[in-house]
Amino acid sequence: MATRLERGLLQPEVERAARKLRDLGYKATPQRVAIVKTLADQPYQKPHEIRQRCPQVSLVTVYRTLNLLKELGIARRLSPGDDSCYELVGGQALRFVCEPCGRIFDLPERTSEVERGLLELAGPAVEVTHVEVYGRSIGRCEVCLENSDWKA
Amino acid sequence: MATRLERGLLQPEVERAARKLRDLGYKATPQRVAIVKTLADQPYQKPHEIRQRCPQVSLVTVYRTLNLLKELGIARRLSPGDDSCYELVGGQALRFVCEPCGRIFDLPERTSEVERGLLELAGPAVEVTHVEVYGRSIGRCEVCLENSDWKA
DNA sequence: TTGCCTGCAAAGGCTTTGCATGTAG
DNA sequence: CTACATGCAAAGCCTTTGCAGGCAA
Repeated sequence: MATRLERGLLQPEVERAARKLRDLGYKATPQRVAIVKTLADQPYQKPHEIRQRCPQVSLVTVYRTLNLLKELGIARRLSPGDDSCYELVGGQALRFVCEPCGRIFDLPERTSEVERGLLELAGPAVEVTHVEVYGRSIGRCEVCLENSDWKA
Repeated sequence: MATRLERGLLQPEVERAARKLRDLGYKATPQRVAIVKTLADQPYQKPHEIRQRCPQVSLVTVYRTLNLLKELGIARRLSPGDDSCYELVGGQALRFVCEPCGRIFDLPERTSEVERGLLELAGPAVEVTHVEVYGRSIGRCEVCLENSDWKA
């Protein structure tokens, strides 16, 4: 059970995830809630990073929870670079991955047009959950780090 | 050195990769050529699968070669499911990943329109190498396996 | 109380590294 | 011939699993 202070900080997505857990017969334990909160606070986190932000949760539980959240459709697993990272479903669904540096950039929201086109291509019996555009900045890797104008 | 028979089967992309290796000061060894040929024959292969197709190459060399090809821009690493797999750069650049089953489907080539839109979104200083659309078929996982009409 | 959940320790699997030998250029 | 590449064995990491104790309902 979360403390009163913690409850005050809960974002809607966290409450939604907790409810979904309970509705599906799973317990919304403090560890699970903490992990969801971390993901709600920041996407694209690796298991190790999540564990750092949730010192009270063991790494084993982080892994087990992430797998559970993934199976239940609460979170999804990304593999942009060579590592695995996780984010809550429902967030940004279109992103750019810089291949040289592995960094992830959210692309502008105004993408319904493109997404509609992609959905057409993917076929009628398909529901698009997210899109990853891979590429590289024209310059060196440092360039895309500094030159983050096009990030937002 | 490849035998005459092997040379006869070499696709242009394989020769190109071998030349690129030599131009950059690396040796086009039989092992490396075999791996490139395997990738040219079929994309999205895991290290273990490549090794199976190249019994004369040790798994260690498969890993080292894949890393080299990746660094040189000859191949790229994908991580659609939970596994890593590789393909030659220059092939199909737009694909659909079925999240439930992890299968990869090439999307139709006629995508210049969509890709142009994506490039716009990604920003001017960016070169798009490939795009991955993640989603799920409306039905169960089996459905998307059977119902592969929209694959081509 | 009962069954699910957590944590520790250990196992498992994939990937990388050290070193001696082999070989492409 | 020489430097780079390969293969074996072993180490390293990340991730999963077995089991005993703990906690929510």
